[in-house]
Amino acid sequence: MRAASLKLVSRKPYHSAMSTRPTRPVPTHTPAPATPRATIADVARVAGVSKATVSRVLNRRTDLLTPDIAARVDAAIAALAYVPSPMAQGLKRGRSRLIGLVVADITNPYSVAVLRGAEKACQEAGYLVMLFNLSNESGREREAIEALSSYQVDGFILNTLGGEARAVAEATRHGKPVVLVDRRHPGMQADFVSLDNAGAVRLGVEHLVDTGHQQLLYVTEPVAGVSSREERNAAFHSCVAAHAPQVTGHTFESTADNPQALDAALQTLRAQTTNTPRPAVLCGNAVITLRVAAAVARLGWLLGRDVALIGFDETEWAPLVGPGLSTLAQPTDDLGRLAAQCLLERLQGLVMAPRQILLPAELVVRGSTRAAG
Amino acid sequence: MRAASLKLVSRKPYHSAMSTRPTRPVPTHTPAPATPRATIADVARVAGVSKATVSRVLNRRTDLLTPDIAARVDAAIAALAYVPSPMAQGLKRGRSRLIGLVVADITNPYSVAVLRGAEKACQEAGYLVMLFNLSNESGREREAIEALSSYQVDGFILNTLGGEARAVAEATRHGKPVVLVDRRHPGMQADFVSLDNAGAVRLGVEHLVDTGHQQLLYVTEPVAGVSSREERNAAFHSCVAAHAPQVTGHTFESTADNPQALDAALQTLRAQTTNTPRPAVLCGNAVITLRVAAAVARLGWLLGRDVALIGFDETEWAPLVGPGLSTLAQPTDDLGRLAAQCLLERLQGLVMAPRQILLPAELVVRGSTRAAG
DNA sequence: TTAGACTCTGAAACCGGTTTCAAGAACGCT
DNA sequence: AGCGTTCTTGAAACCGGTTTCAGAGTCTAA
Repeated sequence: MRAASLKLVSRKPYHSAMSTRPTRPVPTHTPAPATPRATIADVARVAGVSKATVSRVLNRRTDLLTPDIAARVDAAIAALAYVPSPMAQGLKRGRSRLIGLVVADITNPYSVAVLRGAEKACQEAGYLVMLFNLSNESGREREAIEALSSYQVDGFILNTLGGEARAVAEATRHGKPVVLVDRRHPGMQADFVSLDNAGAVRLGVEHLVDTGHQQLLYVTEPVAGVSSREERNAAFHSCVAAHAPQVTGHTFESTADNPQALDAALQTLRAQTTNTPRPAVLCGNAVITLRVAAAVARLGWLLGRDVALIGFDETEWAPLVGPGLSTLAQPTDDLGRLAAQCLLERLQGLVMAPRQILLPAELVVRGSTRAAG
Repeated sequence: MRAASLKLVSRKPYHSAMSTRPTRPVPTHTPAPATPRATIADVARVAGVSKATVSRVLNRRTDLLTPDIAARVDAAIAALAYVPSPMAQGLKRGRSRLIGLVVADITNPYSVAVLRGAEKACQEAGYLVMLFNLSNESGREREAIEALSSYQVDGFILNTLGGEARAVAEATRHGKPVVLVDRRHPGMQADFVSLDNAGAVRLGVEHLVDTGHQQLLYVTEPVAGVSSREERNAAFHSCVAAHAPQVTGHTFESTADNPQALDAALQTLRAQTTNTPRPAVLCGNAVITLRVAAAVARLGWLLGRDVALIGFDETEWAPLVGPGLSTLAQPTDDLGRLAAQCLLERLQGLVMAPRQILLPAELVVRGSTRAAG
């Protein structure tokens, strides 16, 4: 209460001796009053019963108990504001009511949306989420799974990079259920929840063709063995082939460190389409959508006039850029929720062969593809 | 030593009446091979030493140990791929190497950015993050803190709604350190990490005034006792007052369910500014930025021509909308990282009075405010 | 009245670690 | 050789719960 009045604004951008090196800071005498948490033994003592009895009350085995005793225990629990320790419970039971969630890149809105849906479903079922963000570093998959599994999480939801298959297989080794999101791992005994990539791409290509576009470019992050990227790319070419020879399509792999290459690819595309109505670009994911939109702005092009564009993933800003950006919307929230539900079902003891759940994308048409011709 | 040879895996998965609804799914025979995790006792047996010795090796007290024994234990650990259980460790030590992170709304990019920075710093220090998302339901603050604290988290990072102060005070009751992010709680003994709200708003207002704008509108979510909103709103009016009477400013509170009111407010603003160069709008946060940008699009206005606009929070799409959107960029990543570092310092035993760390915003000038006149 | 069945409760073992404490070995010293 | 130190190690208690198992009561039937 007292200290609240002093207001110090650290001008120095905060010097920390924190990380890695254990620089022993002055361990002053701790001033905290620190009420320690009540334990089951405290409750037992206050209620005048044994720990076993308290445990039975906690676990709703009241059918075995005298109402009088149960009431006394309940009163003691309330009086002490006792909450059982899930760690201690987990130690004996082998279950922790914890779910490990590995996310490829928390910067990616897709990952966040999945996270959101999954966290919500877990919370509703009384599970808490332990989060591990890979920051796109595929080498850390094993590390993530080991860290999580050391905490005895009851199950995993993995939105991994797909780099190291064995690291992921590790997760199942102790018999913990696993749900894969977005990225497939061939030999894995695990449920799989994802967008129907082929269907989504088909939706986009058909829309472009229907609106009169014939020169298509598919821009993607390096396909490099990532299952979802492979599926989308393959679907693109198979759809284009279905409309050959009028319609042609190419793939361009874009990397973050070389935006000029993307500009050049777009200019080449446009140069080749003197006779046909207009070039069209389909993006492979949200990151690419942003990158292409930026490139279009750099080139001074107008969406829908100089180039048609379909973005992957519906973003809040899609309606705001130029005449509006057409998108293939993923039901991200549902994906996360379903992933969690799959896992929770298995945690309840349900046993069945690994499932695949594919959700459809929805095409949201806006100005960037509307005015064909 | 004798009993160690028989290895019994409990087939029956222990029926608990635990979870809300006991939907008894068919508990088919589990097909998983399920290698149980090695325990410290296993390591001890393989190495031919006692549990205590293994524990000493784990805790790097090798100075107390014969090199020969230490080597044997290390070999056993490697052979069994043994990883100690933090739950069991936490039970005895009272520390869990877990950090509880409460986030007001994971849909909000600000929350996510903080989450990202904090998660990274925690990970680097060997802590794992337990996440609780409030989904903007302020009633759940207490629930969140209780759930997290029952898992014996070592500390809290709270980006709460600020609704129920007592619920937050609960977090400190057991002597666990707490860091508040973005939302202040008056009487709390806790570190506080936030944007320098007053400085940020001043930066925005001065820029608008410098570029010749005199009729200013500040759009915010309902201020309603939320500390950061109050600070920003107060700073707005105090900055405007410093330029009175040439410059005038009003506040408009926008709610999600009534976008028409925002449209009307903008039109009123513009109607009042026949004589002055151009009306200008300053947004109170990222959600508002989006809402105002959408309203401007609905009205058919062009940013920078019909209205000047400064968004709060730098977003990836700010350069793409119209002539580019000027923004007040928060160092969100740093905020999360600093919050985690504050906490980690205290976890190392450092004791000091609660700090306030305020980080400056950066003004990013783009087309929406550039062409004054 | 007593045997048997059934109900309710508590003592103690257990989960997987850490930590205390004491025993035993090795060593130095007179 | 005898004694006191120091060093290394293991047995056992402990953390906070759950679960087994056995014992104490109660009730019914012979």
